[in-house]
Amino acid sequence: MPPSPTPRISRTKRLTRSAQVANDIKRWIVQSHKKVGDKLPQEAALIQQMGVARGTVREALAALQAQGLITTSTGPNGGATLTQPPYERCLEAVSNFMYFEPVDIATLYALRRAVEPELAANVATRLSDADLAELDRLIGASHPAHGGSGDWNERREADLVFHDRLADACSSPMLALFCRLLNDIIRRVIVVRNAQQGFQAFDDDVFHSHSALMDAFRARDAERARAVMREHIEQTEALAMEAETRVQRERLLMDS
Amino acid sequence: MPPSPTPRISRTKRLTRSAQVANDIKRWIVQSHKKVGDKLPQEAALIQQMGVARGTVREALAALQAQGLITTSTGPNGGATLTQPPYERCLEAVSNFMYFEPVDIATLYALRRAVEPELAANVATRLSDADLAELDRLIGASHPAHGGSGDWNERREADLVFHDRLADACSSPMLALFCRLLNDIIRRVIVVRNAQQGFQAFDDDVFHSHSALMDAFRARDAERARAVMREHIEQTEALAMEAETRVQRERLLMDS
DNA sequence: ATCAATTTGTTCGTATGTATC
DNA sequence: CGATACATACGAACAAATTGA
Repeated sequence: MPPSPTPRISRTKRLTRSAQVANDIKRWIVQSHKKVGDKLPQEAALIQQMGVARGTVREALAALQAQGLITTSTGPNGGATLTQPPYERCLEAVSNFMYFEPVDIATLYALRRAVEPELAANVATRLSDADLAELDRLIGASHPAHGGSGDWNERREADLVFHDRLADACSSPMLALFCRLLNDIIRRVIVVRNAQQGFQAFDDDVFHSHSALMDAFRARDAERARAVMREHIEQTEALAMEAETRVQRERLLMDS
Repeated sequence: MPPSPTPRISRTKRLTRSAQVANDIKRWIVQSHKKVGDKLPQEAALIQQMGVARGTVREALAALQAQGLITTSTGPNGGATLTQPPYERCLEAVSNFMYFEPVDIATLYALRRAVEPELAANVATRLSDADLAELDRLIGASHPAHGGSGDWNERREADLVFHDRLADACSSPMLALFCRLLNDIIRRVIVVRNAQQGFQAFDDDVFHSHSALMDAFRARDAERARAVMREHIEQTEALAMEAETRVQRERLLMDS
């Protein structure tokens, strides 16, 4: 019998007990100023403190785990530990959201054209020597004449990883998040046909643009990096629109 | 006894049984080309098909429900129904992701400066007369001399809702998603002090810029709308940086 | 390195509430 | 009203994983 300990009216929406427990735990996290790595009370303690059954507590913890806020471990001194929610949770949420929505290539690239120059300007003064070396390696891997794979899709992947690495170096988590989301949506959704025949223009453009970007990065010139990136995305956009592309929505829901 | 119907080795990463069931259901959704409104098999059928316990199936369905992919209803012919995942799931995921990350106002506005002009250009040729009327109403509500509230926070909210309405009219779900996410993060995170004293410059700027936007919208001039919006965000950004603002991260975790 | 204690993970059973037809 | 079928909550037992003596 759920005795409803707080006789709230709650005529609009009834919150389940596990959801209440989950919110209480969240509130406890905020008010206790808990940080990543701190441990939550164990199941037994939560059962006592909240006065609910074990299944209810576990359901609440499962909700927090599904949001990526905690991980749990077994054994003595085990239990739930606060963690930084992984990027994959955001990607999953956005992928689910977009699955039933129409996706078109033009606006995806329009968005890239808006945010990627900002990313280039952000990282221009922040890239370490190791970062620059890794980017150089990826540039090579994206062109067949400079050590890249013979498979067009693998070269395309190296191109996208180049942009992912820039996002990794970004000082703004939100800007990095948007750029990575765009990269992954493009990765999952866009399929380019006729990849083999006569598409070396794509390889050449990527190689040339990325190399120009590296020059701006090494000069620590944020504004030049921004301009080069804008031009790069515009060219890529034009080539993508010109090629026979199609949207493959199915992959959005998978790989969770 | 877990009979493990598919004797997969899975040495790399052990997935919980409920997660496997959730993925199997997702795969079934994709392969069956299910659309919003279609019904999933009932619990009893899933228990039989998957060969797992009731609790496991319920946990898997709870995961899909947490992702907003299904809603469940009771009664005869009840069960799980496919739904369009709500925007709130994306906001929740991004909010959780950002909670432990540093948030600064400058880069949030830099992002707005990148995407909002794109939004303005997108909707310029799409706004209906009803949309334009609603936007006019919100412009009035955002200025104390044109019917707006005396409370500074309420006027600020009208300003943000104006931008939300533009996102609602956007033809690109991804662009709309980014703009709404930015609006909500700004809504939750940024607190402006000294709101009462001498900040009519903010009201005036918003009123003037939004009005200029409406002119461009009525003229169906996408490029002018883009330019006006860019200038608007830049001015707002400058005013926000000038004011005594601070970041209140706590609200990111709450209101789930 | 083995073994025992601890803690979470999984499954089952049961009862009751609740919405739908 | 009443039958159906899901929703929620509790309790118990056992399995699995981890830690530490």
